[in-house]
Amino acid sequence: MLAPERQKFILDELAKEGAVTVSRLAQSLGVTEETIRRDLEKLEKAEGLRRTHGGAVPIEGTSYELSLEKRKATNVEAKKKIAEIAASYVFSGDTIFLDASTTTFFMAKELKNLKNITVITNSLRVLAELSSCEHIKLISVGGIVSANQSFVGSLSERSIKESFFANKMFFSSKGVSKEIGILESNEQECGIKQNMLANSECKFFLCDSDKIGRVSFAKLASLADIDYLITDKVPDEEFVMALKDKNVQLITE
Amino acid sequence: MLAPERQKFILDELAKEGAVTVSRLAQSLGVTEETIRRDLEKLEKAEGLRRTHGGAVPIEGTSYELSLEKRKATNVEAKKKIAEIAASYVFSGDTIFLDASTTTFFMAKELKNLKNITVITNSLRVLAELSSCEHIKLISVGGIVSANQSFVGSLSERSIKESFFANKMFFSSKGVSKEIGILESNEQECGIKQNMLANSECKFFLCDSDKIGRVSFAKLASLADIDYLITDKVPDEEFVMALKDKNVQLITE
DNA sequence: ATATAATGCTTGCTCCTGAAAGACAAAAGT
DNA sequence: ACTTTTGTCTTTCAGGAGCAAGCATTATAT
Repeated sequence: MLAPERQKFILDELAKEGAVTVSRLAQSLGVTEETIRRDLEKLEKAEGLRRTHGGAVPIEGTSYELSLEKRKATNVEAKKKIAEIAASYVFSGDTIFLDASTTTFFMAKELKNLKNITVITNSLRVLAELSSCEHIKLISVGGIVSANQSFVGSLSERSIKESFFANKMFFSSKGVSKEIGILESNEQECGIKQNMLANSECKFFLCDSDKIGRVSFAKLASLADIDYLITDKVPDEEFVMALKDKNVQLITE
Repeated sequence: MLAPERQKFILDELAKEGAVTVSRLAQSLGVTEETIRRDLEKLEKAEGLRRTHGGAVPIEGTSYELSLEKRKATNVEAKKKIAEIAASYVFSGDTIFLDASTTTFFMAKELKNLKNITVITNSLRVLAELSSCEHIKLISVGGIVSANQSFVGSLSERSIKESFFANKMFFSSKGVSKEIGILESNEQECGIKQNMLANSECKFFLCDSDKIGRVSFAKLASLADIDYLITDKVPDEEFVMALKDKNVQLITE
């Protein structure tokens, strides 16, 4: 592999992941860490990135793609952790819904090595992530592509309602409160998720701790509608009680 | 093999793979590395590529996306030219179908700067390419994701048939013959394209010269069904006559 | 047949990569 | 707060792969 190829790969990885480590790059590219460091050195000089201990991060304020990612990328570590936990609840033979959220995108990465599963999604990013996996049956709802990189609109909703059923659903939202339930700020996404909920047996709500207690304007579902809530740390006691009361199982590990 | 042939091969390979090495080229072309280096030198002067140690990579800004997924595309230069011509037939206000082919993917890149157009496609790669364009209304058919990075299956066909209509359609196929018409090797893609054809007013068939005379097993449409055939160079006279006979307008520039 | 261009070959040189050793920084234990 | 430990970084060097240049050879054209 040629040096510029490698460097391009590094920039790609950086844009995709938000950060890269020397050791991981060395492993994925099959060269020594010294070579990676030299590449990073060059790229830093060319203003392509900023080096850090152990790896590199993007230059501040670069590609809009990144800023878009970054905007959504609050609480990334928590989301990755939740995604990992959620993925461990997917087994061979499952048919699952994934909505269009950052957390389910991370989850898709974790699912890549599973075999004999069917994934139905309205997320362009999940599709792109899983489309190369031969052993995963991947189904997309159609519809209008939103700014959110997802398919929305009446066609999407209708196709879910009429054509797709899953035994598990994994989704996220803007917020959740113990009084109101699960809240969303985007009506279109809300419609999609409601249709998915209606057609799935077992519902997993992926909710990083920042979102607990946060209220948004549209109600997506009530707590009683879901079966599991996966989050990154144990919420306050009142919230835990509310979950127990609504028969929602809390998963934090 | 003549020098210009070799150089065309090199550019093709470059576009296909994202990078080329001197040693591999020398082997595939059956010449020494010196000859390859001289070719690369010329091509670099002509701004066709950038040389590096051990090989060459594309000029910055071109086909960056290709390095991500290796494709088996052939005749890349011709396809890009055809894509460019095709894009010049799209105007503000149009609603167009794009199928899932390499040529329409290149075409999508050319469409990025247009405003007020609606694109309906079953190609994941076209979607990914255009999803960041705020000023393009982008619609996806749903369905099963095929190995071809496209949506296929009955759901796709039904959603096209029932929900989508366009004033122009741009598509490609595996081959075309003056006796039989337009041929496809993939039944699923074939079904999608036929449904798109049925729901569009003006049909543009994008056909690089390699495909003329090539026969495949499934008939997609007859020549009389299309309105325009866009290709990279004027075909042989018999084929041109056949087009004229079927009232198909030939576009080569 | 001769001139011109293209290709192949050889030589010395350059650049890239990987390995090793020491410097440095961050994290953890005392 | 200090030291230890661990991991990362820089520097240096050597081997090897790739390269430019000049010349010999072959192909092509006039």
